[in-house]
Amino acid sequence: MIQNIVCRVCGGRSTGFHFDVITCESCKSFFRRNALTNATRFVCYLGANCRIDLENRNKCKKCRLDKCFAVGMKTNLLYSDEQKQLRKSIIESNRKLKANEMTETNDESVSSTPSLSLQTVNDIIMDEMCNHESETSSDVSTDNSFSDLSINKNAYDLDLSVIPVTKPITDYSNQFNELEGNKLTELLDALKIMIFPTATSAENIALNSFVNTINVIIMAHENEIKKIIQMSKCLTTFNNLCDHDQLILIKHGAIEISILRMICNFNFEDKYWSIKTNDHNYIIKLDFFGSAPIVSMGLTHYNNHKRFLENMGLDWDSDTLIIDLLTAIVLFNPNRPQLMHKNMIK
Amino acid sequence: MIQNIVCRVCGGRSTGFHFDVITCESCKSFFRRNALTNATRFVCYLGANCRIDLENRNKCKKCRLDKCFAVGMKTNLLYSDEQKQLRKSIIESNRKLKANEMTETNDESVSSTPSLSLQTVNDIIMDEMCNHESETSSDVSTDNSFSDLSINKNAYDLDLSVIPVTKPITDYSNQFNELEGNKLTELLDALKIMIFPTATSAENIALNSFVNTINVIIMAHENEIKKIIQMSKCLTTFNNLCDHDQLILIKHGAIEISILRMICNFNFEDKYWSIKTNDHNYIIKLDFFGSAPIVSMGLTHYNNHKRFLENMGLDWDSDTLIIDLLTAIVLFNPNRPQLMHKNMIK
DNA sequence: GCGAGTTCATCGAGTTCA
DNA sequence: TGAACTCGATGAACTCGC
Ligand SMILES: [Zn+2]
Ligand SMILES: [Zn+2]
Ligand SMILES: [Zn+2]
Ligand SMILES: [Zn+2]
Repeated sequence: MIQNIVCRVCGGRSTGFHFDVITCESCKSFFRRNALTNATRFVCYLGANCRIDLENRNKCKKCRLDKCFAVGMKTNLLYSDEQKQLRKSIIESNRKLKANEMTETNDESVSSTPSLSLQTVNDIIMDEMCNHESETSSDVSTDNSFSDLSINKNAYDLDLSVIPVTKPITDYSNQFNELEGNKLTELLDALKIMIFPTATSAENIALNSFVNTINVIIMAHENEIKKIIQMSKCLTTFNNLCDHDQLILIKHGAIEISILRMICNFNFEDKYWSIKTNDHNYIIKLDFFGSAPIVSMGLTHYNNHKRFLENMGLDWDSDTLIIDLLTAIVLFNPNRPQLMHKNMIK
Repeated sequence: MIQNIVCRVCGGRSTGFHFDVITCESCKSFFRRNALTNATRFVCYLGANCRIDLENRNKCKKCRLDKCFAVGMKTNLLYSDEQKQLRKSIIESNRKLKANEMTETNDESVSSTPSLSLQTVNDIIMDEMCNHESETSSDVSTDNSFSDLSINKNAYDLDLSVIPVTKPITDYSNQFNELEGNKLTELLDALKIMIFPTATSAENIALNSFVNTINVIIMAHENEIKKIIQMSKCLTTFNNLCDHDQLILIKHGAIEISILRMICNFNFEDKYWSIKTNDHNYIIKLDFFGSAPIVSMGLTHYNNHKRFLENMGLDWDSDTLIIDLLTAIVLFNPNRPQLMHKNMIK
């Protein structure tokens, strides 16, 4: 019908429904700009009865706006300031994410373990959160001394107990039997996926807004978790687990590993992480986590993690092997709750 | 066509439509100046039939104005005095807005407290962060037992010490001398700016993604901080401070106050904040801050703040006066670092 | 794809000043 | 007087989450 083509306000060419009425672009913009702020301010100097058509729609704002309402345009479909603001920051977040997804693109995807394909990593994080909330059952907090000591403290403990063992075997060749050796080789190959890009000539970006900083951090962890999933799938030992156990291990381990491995990007001298993407190095200072907005989010692990970093700084002469082994140990933590088959690795 | 390039009045070079007719700049100005005021005053001494062209358009005003009307120029497109006035004030207020929100370039021109114009609140937050980083000088952490006990714990301490004093004066009228009474009235008036919208019929939104939740929190604090700045500027006590001290107080106090006042939106039964905007209630559970992604950001204040909330839940029978007074106390904290004139308030 | 918002070149009012 | 401005309003052509 002609009604579907013509603006119900001015008779111009319509471009679909706008605020619940078929209108043209200009009447849409006009309504968005004036419906809330100027509804009462316009005055008609011609008897409040002006005909509104393509030619004279701009002659009398009062009558144009009146006609907008008369044909049924609705102000409740306008975004509030808060909604605009929120939408803006969501778009901002997505921008950051996409900018960094360019690296991926590999892997034929599809196939196996649909439970681990995990659509967006966002959802993993959310899952993890929800899981954490339901602390009624015997789970993370109680099982694993998580509630007070935190992931980071936990990693710290692991670190101390493990280093004496791993240090002597830097020439990992024949101290294990053949099966173990193969698995170790496989592990180290798989972990190559996770190698951080080395220092590039990319420009350093000092993050200058709180929101941006948070987004970069989230983005970095999300990307890291994707890589962890990818890496895990390369391990036969991991693939041999049932789907359920794989999911459990990933869900509980991914974020911890991600945090752990961030140490590779930590500059111990000047105390900052350098998050490398294709074309930028984002600088995130350790102090960021001591700033007021973060304080407002509560939580008790800043100091523990700081201490962990300091200790690691001493022991860890950039030997990625240690980190790689810690990664595996965290991943295959047999104490994860709800694990069906508790099989030990290595 | 030539008609689109040539002034319909004098044949000069046109610059588009003016008062509904394609004319040159000079005929436009001529019409604006004379159409209303001099329409009847001009007289032609040459038969009222002068040819109007580029050369002789100034020879006879009467005939020029007549031609203007003849080609269709319309006086109703001239602004009335009222419209001019309106336009002026709109431009004026836009100027003020821009001066207040413009990026950097602070100071110069404008006038009063340019340092508090504070472009975007985002930057304030970042400033706050940066300031917090430079912990080398005697500042927040050491000055105020912030580093371990946190802002929130601090507020908690304040709370305990203050309530006994403030409780008895709920009828704040004549326990102070007049000056103090005036200041208190002024304070409470200013704080009205900060009243949270009361429960509306707006729909409740349960946030379903981590990023969205963070964004809502940031948005809420940003808006709150804007209001705090606005509120502070209404206080003569605050305005009497030098610009530098005003800035310091705001920088250190704004976020703390924002966090503090969030308690007004806290549901103590079900343990969630309800962030109200014009048309939505965003629900943020206390547990959110105990979730893994937040854990990954470190920091040691979740439990303290939780405890603070629990204690306040007991004492605070929704008496906003207490919160209001705490707001002032936090704002005028004399222990802020780098404060030039340490003057006590109240 | 739809329908929110966003962007930006352009228009046409008034304003300034030599 | 008129050339050269300022600036809000407009609307075609976008972006982007859902
Ligand atoms: Zn229309
Ligand atoms: Zn009208
Ligand atoms: Zn002319
Ligand atoms: Zn004449």
